[in-house]
Amino acid sequence: MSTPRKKRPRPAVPLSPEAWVKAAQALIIREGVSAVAVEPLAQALGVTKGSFYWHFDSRDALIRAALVDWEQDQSADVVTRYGGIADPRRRLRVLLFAAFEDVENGLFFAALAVSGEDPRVAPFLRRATERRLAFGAEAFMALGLTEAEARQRALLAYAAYAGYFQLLRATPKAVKEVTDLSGYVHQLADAFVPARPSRKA
Amino acid sequence: MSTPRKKRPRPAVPLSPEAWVKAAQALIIREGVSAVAVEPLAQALGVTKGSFYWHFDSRDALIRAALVDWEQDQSADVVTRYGGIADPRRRLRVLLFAAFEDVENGLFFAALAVSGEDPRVAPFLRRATERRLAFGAEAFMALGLTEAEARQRALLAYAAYAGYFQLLRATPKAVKEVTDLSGYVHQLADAFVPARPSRKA
DNA sequence: TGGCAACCATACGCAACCGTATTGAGACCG
DNA sequence: CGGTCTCAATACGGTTGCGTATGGTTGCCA
Repeated sequence: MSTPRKKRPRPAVPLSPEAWVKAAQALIIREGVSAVAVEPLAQALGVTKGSFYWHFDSRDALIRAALVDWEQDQSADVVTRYGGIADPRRRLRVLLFAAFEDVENGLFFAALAVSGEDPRVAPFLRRATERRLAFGAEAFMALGLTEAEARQRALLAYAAYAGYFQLLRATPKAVKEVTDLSGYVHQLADAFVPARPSRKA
Repeated sequence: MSTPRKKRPRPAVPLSPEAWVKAAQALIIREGVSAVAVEPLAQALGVTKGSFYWHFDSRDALIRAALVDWEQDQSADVVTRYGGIADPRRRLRVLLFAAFEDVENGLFFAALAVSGEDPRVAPFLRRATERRLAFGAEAFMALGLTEAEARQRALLAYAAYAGYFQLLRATPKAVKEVTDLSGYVHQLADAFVPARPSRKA
C-alpha cells in the first residue's frame, strides 16, 4: 500500500496498438483467428474494452492489423534470405531449412490455413501461398525442370512444409517423438532437390 | 394447395439422428467444427431446435456423434484396403493413391486439424494421426528401413498428405491450377517409396 | 490554473447461440 | 374413441461477445 492511487490503479505504461497486435498474433498461433475476441483479450492484457476501442475501430481492424504485420515480416524475411544465394540447389536447401527453422512463422501459417474460409484471412493466405509456390517453382525451374514439373514439385515440397506444421500444431506429441527435425528436413531435401551427378547408392 | 394441413406442414419424412450427423459432417468439412451450431443447422434442415434436442442431449453430443461416425468409417476403410496386399512396396503405393483419392475424407481430416486444440476433437485427431503414422512406419519398415528411418519417412509422407489437403481446403485454386493429382501422387510415391533395384538416372 | 488530448472504466443495447420447458400435431394401437 | 409415443414448434432465460456512449483520470501545455 505504498502509493494509494485514488480509484483505479491505471496501468503503469499505456498500451500501444502494437501490444494488442502482438497479443492477437500470439492468440492466433495458439487458438486460431476466430479466438481473437476483444473482451477476453482485454482481460488478458489487464484492461477493458474501453481501451481497445480507443485504439481500434473494431475487432476486424485488429485482425487485419495482425495479418498485415505478419505479411510484412514475411516478405522482409524472404527477400533477406533470397538475395544472396546464386546456386539454385543451395538456394533451395537453404530455403527449406530456413522455413522449417522458423517455427513461429510455420505455426502462424498453419493457424491461418485453419481459418482459410474466413474472408478476412483468405486474401492473406492466398497471397502467402502463391508467393511461396511461385518462389519454389522458380527455384526448381532453375534446376532444369520443366515448368509443369517444377510447379508440381514445389507443391509437393510446400505441402510437406504445411503438413509438418499442421501436424506439429495439432498433435505435437506425435511429431516430436518421431524426429529430429534436422533429419526430417534432410530427408525432405534429398528427396525433392535433385542430387548432383555424383551420388552414392 | 392440395392437402391443406391444419397448421404446420410437418416435414414429409421425420428427421433421424443420422440426418443431423451427416449435416454436421458436411458443415465440418466446409467451415470447421466450431461452425456446428444448433440453430443454424436446424434452419438448414427446415426445422427448429425443438427437434434437435429431442434427438440429442446437447450440441457436444452431436459433434461427438459426427466424429465417432467418421472414425468408424475410417478404420473400416483402412482394414478393407490393408488386408489384401502382401508386397510392401505395392501396399504403400496403393495406400498413397487411395488416401489421395478419398477427397472427402482428406478434407474432413484437414478440417479437424483446424480445430485440433478443441478438446472435443483432440482425441479423435490424435488417434487418427497416430494410427496413420504407425501404419506408414510399419509399411516402410517392411521395406527394410530401420525404425527411426521408417518413422521419419512416414511422417514426411503423411505431412505431404495432410499438407496437400490443407492447401486444397484453404486455397483450392493454387493447388488445382498446378496439378493433375495423379502426377502429384506419382511424384510423391516415387520420392518416398524406394524404387526397386532397377532404376534409371 | 484552465483546457485539451490521451487513455481507460463503466454501463448499456443488441445479436447469436445454448439449453429448458411447455405445448401441439400426427401416428399407431387398444 | 381415448391413450400414448414420436417428432417438432414456441417461448423463455442465460451467457458471451460486439459496439457505443459517456464519463473519469492523467499528463502536458499555454
